[in-house]
Amino acid sequence: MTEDKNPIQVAGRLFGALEYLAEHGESGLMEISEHLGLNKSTTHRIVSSLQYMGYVRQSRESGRYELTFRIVDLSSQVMNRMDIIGIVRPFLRKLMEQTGETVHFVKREGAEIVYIDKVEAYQNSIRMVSHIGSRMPFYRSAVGKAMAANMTEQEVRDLWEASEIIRVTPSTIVDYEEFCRALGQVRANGYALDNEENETGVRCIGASLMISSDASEKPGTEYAFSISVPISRMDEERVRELSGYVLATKTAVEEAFHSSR
Amino acid sequence: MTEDKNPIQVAGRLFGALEYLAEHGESGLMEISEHLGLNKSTTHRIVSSLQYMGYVRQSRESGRYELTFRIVDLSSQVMNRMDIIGIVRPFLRKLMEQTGETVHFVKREGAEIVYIDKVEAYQNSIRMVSHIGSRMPFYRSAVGKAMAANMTEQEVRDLWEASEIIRVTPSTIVDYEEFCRALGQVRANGYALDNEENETGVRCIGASLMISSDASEKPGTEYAFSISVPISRMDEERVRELSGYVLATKTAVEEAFHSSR
DNA sequence: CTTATCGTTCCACTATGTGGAACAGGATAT
DNA sequence: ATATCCTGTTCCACATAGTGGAACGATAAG
Repeated sequence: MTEDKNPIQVAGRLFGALEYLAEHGESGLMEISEHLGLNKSTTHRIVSSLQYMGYVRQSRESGRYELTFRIVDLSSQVMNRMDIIGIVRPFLRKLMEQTGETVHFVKREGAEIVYIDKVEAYQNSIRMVSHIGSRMPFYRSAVGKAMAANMTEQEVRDLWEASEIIRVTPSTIVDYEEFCRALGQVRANGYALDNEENETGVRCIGASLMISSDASEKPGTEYAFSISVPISRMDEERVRELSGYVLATKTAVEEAFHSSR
Repeated sequence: MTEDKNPIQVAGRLFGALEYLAEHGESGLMEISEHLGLNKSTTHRIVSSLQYMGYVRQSRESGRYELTFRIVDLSSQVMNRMDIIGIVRPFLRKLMEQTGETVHFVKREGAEIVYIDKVEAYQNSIRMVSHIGSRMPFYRSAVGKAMAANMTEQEVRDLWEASEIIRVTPSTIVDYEEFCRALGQVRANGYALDNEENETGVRCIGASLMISSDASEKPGTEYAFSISVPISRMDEERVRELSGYVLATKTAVEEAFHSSR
């Protein structure tokens, strides 16, 4: 683990400011300056540069800075390139309608998974774009386990070691042996479970998708989906009922995908 | 119009590479290098820096570069901060259900408008995030005219002069006098029309929203919404019918917003 | 009125980014 | 199999481009 440096110093500072503004919203110069550990003057130049390029704007009277929608535009371009979302979405929507629960669609990115789509259950009025783009480790999500179950022992080991294992709930799996045993269960069932391992009060059922957009990735380790259900609505019997829908969705998507190639 | 320079040279290059990758997807180093007009070596350092920060990843075998979802994550954070979307969404959804047509929600940003939300008509299976974040000039959109109608003559003039007026369809308004006359119509009707002025075959009905999240902005010039309808489904009679729903939505949103403050 | 705080500008210094050149690995052509 | 062309990658001397201290102006707070 050699601690490489950023090949361009200012780059780290520019994106540091960008990320700070994304997280905290409208902010003062000193606030950003302090957070980056930089001189007021240096920070000002950095923010001015972002403003010059149209990523940041300054409130006329308060003098505070905030992000424009330029970054949202870039994000949209990236999302529009993901044709797979449009293909899979109708199936996920159907799953949501069958179960009445929220459905997530994720993609592997290194040792993490990224939410790339979401079909919200009707009763919740949260908007769809909410979590999209956010990341999560493999080891404590149903989708992660579903994908890991298709990997070789070596690949699983690498993944485990690349992750920072943190116990975020009492049920989080923090032992490698136990994780491997859980993967065995996944292989036997065809679907993966997350029993409040990531968030207390939420159980998930996930399945991998044997599809690949890129020949370099091994099928079954690139995309996965899951339904998230509050514990109150998810006893053992409902797990059995819902897992049926999940497995049906898995095969439907895989068939549709392969016939369209 | 003084041609200022970017206070940080590399910043322009970093974001130039980022934008290129967003637009073109997976690209080779030489391709980016040529587009930026930079030395191979310089480009390599720039892309490596983006990779170091997690915004870019390199395909293991092809050696080509592409964006990660990091940028989508930032975008999500920005969108989640826009509480207004969650407040307005239910009304726009209702409007879509009443009319069966696609509804857009936009925000002013300088001399342009930005799409910040969209409720797609059921028959279309395009996904929601599609255009979000993309920009459009004021002068040739229903939403832009709806907002401009609430501005002073001076403000309208400034807006017109800040825009690059381009005739994109035979109906595009490219004359300032004519634009002002159109605004008069908007004030009389309470809603704005776009008769294929931006895209041939598409008519829009838009209305401004007298709400403001920021005291610095004048109400009625910050947010607006519209419905977009193919010309085949939009004769004069249907305009009258749909404009009723649009106006009803406008007042409903404004009431809900003011009572929630 | 005084004091504190924030955003902005200036400028001398040198750390930092630059790009030519040389290298390494594949793919394609000969 | 060998040569020729592409890639992407590393190295390094040079000077350009970014740095941050200090001083300024404007606004808000005491």
